[in-house]
Amino acid sequence: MTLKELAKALSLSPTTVSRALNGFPEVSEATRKRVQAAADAYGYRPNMRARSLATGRAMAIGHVIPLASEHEMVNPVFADFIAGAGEVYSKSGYDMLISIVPEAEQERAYEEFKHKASVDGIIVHAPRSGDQRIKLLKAVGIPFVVHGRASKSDEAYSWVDMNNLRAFQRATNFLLDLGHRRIALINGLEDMDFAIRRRAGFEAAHEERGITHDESLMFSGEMTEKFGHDTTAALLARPDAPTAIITSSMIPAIGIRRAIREANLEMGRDVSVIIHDDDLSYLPNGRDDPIFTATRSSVREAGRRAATMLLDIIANGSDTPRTSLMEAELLIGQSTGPAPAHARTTDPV
Amino acid sequence: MTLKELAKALSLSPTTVSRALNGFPEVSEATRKRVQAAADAYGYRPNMRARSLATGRAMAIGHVIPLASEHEMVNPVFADFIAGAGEVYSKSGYDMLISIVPEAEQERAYEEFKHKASVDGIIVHAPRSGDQRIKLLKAVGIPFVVHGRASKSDEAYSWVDMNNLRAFQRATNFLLDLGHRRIALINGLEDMDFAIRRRAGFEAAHEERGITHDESLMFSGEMTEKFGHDTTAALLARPDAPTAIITSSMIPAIGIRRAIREANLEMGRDVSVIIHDDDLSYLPNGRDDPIFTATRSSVREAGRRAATMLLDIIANGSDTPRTSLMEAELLIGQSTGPAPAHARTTDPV
DNA sequence: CGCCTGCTCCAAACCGTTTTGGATGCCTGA
DNA sequence: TCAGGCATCCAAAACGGTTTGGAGCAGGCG
Repeated sequence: MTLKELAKALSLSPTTVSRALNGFPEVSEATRKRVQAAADAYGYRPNMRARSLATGRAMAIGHVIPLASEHEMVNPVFADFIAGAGEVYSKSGYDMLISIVPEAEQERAYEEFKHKASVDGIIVHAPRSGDQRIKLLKAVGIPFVVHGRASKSDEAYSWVDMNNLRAFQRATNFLLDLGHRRIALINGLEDMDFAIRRRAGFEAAHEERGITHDESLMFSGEMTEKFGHDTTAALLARPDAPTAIITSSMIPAIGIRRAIREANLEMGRDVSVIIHDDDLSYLPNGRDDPIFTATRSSVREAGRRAATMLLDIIANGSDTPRTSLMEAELLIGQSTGPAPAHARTTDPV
Repeated sequence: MTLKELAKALSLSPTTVSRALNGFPEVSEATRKRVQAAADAYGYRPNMRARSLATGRAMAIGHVIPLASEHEMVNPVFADFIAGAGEVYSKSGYDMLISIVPEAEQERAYEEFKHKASVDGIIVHAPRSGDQRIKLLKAVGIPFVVHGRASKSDEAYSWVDMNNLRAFQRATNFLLDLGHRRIALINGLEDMDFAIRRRAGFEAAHEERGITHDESLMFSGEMTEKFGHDTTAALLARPDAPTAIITSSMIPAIGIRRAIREANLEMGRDVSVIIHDDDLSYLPNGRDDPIFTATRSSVREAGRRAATMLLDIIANGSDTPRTSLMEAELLIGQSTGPAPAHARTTDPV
């Protein structure tokens, strides 16, 4: 059933039917109702491609998610972020177009999106420190919102981000308050912007109190269970083992917990662990009593916000870049406790 | 730069330019080269919406992934499945359209896909036992491939699935061979087709040997870490605790491991654990020496196969439904071992 | 009465491609 | 010489909507 057929069935012109269905004022309320009723009866749905061609709006948002070519790793937070964004899109009648593109072909992907006119806007995932994509997208001239920030970029652009620095600063302070002095950081890959900021927060907390942080306690790698486990196992074998560990996500934390148990130590008593929890739906940290003490910020909520922001930019034009900084909450779980006495005494506070 | 402009710049008709670019024989090799060169120089890319409208093909595949409304759970395997499918699409110039739809609105989503003409085919995720979507999609008349199967459906349709029954049968047999007689099954939600088949495999292995399986050792729930942990903790507290556990995924297995440790038992010695491993990129079980003994089947590979199959159906018409059954490999890790002696002696073999 | 305004509606152009159905000119063979 | 065939190109009609620029008609006002 096309609009023309519907018009013929109603003995009306396509113009009138189109206006009636799209709520323009130039059509009487009586005929509008008649048209609407007929449309419902016939189950008429406008062909999006035709409409897009006529209006110039694609009614779709593109997500290009980078595939780190070496390890073929798909970032586990994408699923939840996209679920959040998807909620918003479907409420506004937008579609979500996803391309999974190897790091090297990203540029081409954005230009194709633009030229093929298949999307009205783009969400940029996983920005690196001096990400060149932002410059590219500005040049291409397509509305976009970045999930995260690109530290070294001097361009102005719209973003939604979690306050990574503040979260890790608070987490570190929490441990310092508990008397811990040797704290390890098991961070994500530090070419990612978020990892850089987290490290900065970790260092800032130390500096605030004039405590020098030990560079040999800071690690960066892909956030797998194995990375958490192996790093922790090595740490605990050292004579100067840390009494606390901060890590970037639930997944390495599981490995950390395993290594602690294997060393016959108890998490929360012998070694404190604090994580950042993206509140992933399939890896819950426990709502009521969290397993891990954690800084929590829902990545799904970030998806909602980024989508809302982008749709708003598309609708109202982007006079000036918008930004949204989400604060993480600190949840006290069972994985942290005061620094063991022996550690405190041997430490020159 | 539109095709018309390009044609004008070349002093050719749009027809000729279109034919030249699309490799039709009615254009001389000389002009074809000239057109191609100009297209490259101007960076011309055809507008997909216009092309779609003219050809009737959307060059896009729809994935509608159900959102279990109650818990807002996003199945963690989607990310990897979609990564696999995405690889195939981008090679063939297809886009991937994703809608995340609450269980209740699935029907509407499919019909919209069809009527809005925004996709050429659909991948159906997470089929339930008597899934009504298959009938619906056949009625709508849109090519589709199911990831998994719908057990009770008598319709014929195309699918890609892992041999869930066989995998769990083998896993169970492996444990039975090791002397285990009380084996627990910590399964996914048993309205999902895959969970039903896994249970069937578990039961079949027992029946083969005339061993009655204890219904009180079989559990079904959402596959979270907590579910694995709590179920195992309760099991191990029983006087007739099982000596082995089979579970559906890496995530509950992590909880199982935690509960075993908390009971001061050792995994692989006191309690054997065997999992199904979807080979998720962000939750690797270890390539060379797996942590868990596991039946492994890459869900990313399943994504590739489903996408390839669907594109083939779209291109060559679906005379008869295609199917592809993937066998899981059994990898021996550190989480299994012979049944403890005390268990073996008390058990009437 | 004539003119203007406002309310409804419509014919036709347009969006950027593909595709149909020729048109043109050249070459070949009878 | 002329019909027929072939190679090459093009004008115009799709595809299914939206949008522009009126047209027709009624009522209000001077």
